[in-house]
Amino acid sequence: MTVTEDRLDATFTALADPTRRAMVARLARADATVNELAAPFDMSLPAISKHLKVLERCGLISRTRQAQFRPCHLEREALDSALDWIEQNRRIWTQRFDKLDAHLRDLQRPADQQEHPDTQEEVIP
Amino acid sequence: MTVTEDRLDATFTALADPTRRAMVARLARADATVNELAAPFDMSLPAISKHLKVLERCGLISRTRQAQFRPCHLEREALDSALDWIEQNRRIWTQRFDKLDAHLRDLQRPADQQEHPDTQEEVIP
DNA sequence: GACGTAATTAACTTGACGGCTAACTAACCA
DNA sequence: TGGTTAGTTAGCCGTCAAGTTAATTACGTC
Repeated sequence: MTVTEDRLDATFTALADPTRRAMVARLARADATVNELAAPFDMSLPAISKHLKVLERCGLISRTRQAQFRPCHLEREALDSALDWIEQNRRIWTQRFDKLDAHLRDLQRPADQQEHPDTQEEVIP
Repeated sequence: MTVTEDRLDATFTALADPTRRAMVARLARADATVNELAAPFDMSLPAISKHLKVLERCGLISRTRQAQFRPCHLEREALDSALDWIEQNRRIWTQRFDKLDAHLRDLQRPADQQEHPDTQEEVIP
């Protein structure tokens, strides 16, 4: 639980920076070396290196070694975890209003056709 | 562009904190007042107030006024923006490997059945 | 009007984050 | 061996985020 929590913390923190999001977007299309990733940015290489470390620590990317290059690779799992969290809570939110809608539709029908004509449901969202 | 960027920055930053994620999860189920939201946490009310301000500034929640209470309401849009960003990049990532798979399948077929028997596609992910 | 409750604002401390330069390691090349 | 390219580490600095306590605003009740 807390492990997952901390991982989510780190993942959302990583995604909160526009430089890192651009890196992720770049890596979604193809693996890239550090210098390739750095090219679009007006920023020192050490700064880039730090950003990559942030992405690596939360599992968003992995790095291998090919001669003097360290190609970066986007990993699916961490991205999925973040996606799942948002999706789940959005689903819960949506269901709440689906229920409300159903209730309102229910109220518009004649009483003898209503599914729960007597129950006082808590439907205020 | 930059507006959307900044909004995404703020949204992911908001979601990066476990206290705020818990608040969002709570608000997905039902609207709540500040004190209700504060209850689960061993934290001063001003700290809670600050967290809510962070959630409000990125549009994740809105607050109305009912007598001396300020009920908080989860808004769908900001949540969707974050979801969309991740989904899109995950899709791009996935397509890359789908193409690779298709290419590999293609290679296994006899040459005269292949779709692009001559082209040298760049398929290394 | 006085008091209690809901919530925010103000002022402050602490620690993490994002950037820099300088110095270093690692691999290739000639 | 010496030089070049790729990338990281170390150390510094300014800013901002997250928490605290104390004071303040806003509303309802007696």
